[in-house]
Amino acid sequence: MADPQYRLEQIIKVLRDKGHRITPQRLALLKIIAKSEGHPSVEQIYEQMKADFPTTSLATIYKTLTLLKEVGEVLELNFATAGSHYDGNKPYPHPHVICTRCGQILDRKSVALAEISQEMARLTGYEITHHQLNFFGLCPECQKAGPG
Amino acid sequence: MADPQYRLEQIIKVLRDKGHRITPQRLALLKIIAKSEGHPSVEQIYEQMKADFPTTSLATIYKTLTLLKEVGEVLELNFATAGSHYDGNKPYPHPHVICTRCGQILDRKSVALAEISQEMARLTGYEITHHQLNFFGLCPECQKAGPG
DNA sequence: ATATGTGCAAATGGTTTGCAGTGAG
DNA sequence: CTCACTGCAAACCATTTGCACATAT
Repeated sequence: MADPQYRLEQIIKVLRDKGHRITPQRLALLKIIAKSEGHPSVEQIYEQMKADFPTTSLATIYKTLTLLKEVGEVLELNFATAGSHYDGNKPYPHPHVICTRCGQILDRKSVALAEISQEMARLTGYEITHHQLNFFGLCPECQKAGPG
Repeated sequence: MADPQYRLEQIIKVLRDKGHRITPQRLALLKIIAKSEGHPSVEQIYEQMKADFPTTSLATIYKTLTLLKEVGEVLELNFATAGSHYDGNKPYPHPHVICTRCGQILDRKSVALAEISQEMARLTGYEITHHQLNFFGLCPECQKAGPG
C-alpha cells in the first residue's frame, strides 16, 4: 500500500486543484479513508468521525464521498448486501475477496485485468472506463466455524 | 444462449424438486426471465407481469426473485445505480459490459475466470462460492452522442 | 385439507435533498 | 466578504415484512 501520509496529501492536492475547500470535517474523513486498510462502510466512517466531530452528520459524509468519487480519489464497492464500502487507498479498479459470512474484504493484486478490459473493449466497441471484480466466499475463519 | 423453453423447464424442475409450488404468477415471471436476453430490472419484470396479472405486486416479484436466488436459478447484478438486474439465462458468474449512460448490459463469455477464481482461493485460503465481474463504460451508440 | 403463495399496506434502511446557518479562502 | 460546506430534518426509493385471503398440491 502507498504511504498513508503521501496518499492524504495527494487527495488534498486534487481537491484543492479542483477548487474544493478543505474543511476540518473533510480532512478528518480523508485521514480515515487514506489510512484505512479495510474498506470502511459509511457507518464505520461515521463512527470514527464522531470521535473528533460529535455533530457530524451522515449527509456530510455522503456528500464528501460523492465528491471524492467524482474526482476519482475513492473507489466505491457495492454488493447485494446493503451499504457501500469505500477504498481510498486504491481508487482504481481491482479485485476483492469478500467473506459472505463475516464481511471481511481483502484486496488482491490485479490479475492481468487491464488486458481483459482491453479485450472487452475490442469485442464490444465499448469505451471501458472502469470495472469491478469481486470474489465471494467464506474466509478461513468462517470455514472453521462450520455451516451457519 | 440456452433454448428458452428448455431453460424454463429446468427452472420449474428445480423449484418442484425443492418443494416449491408453481403458481401462475411464478410461471409468468419464469417465462420472462428465462427468455430475457437483456438483464431485466425488477421494474421491467413488473411491467411485463402486469400484462397478464394486473394485480401482481412488487412484493411477490421480490419474493420470487429471492427464492430463485436461493435455489441458484437466477443471477443478481447490482451496481451503484439504484435497482438490481436479474439474469435467468446464465445464473452463474460471468462478465458483463454496462453502458454508464444508456444502461445497456451485455453478456460476454468468461475469460479464464475459473482459473483466476482458483488462484484467488489459493492465495487467500477462501472458499470461493461466486464472483462478479463488471466492466463499465460507454457503448458505441453513446460514444457517438458525445459527452453528456 | 393445509401449508404455501399472493397482494395489499406499512415499515425499513441506505442514501439524497432542502435549507438556514457557518466558516474556508 | 462570499460562496461553498455543514448538519439537521424531511424526503426518497428500492426492498422487506406482516398479515388476511387465496390456491396449488
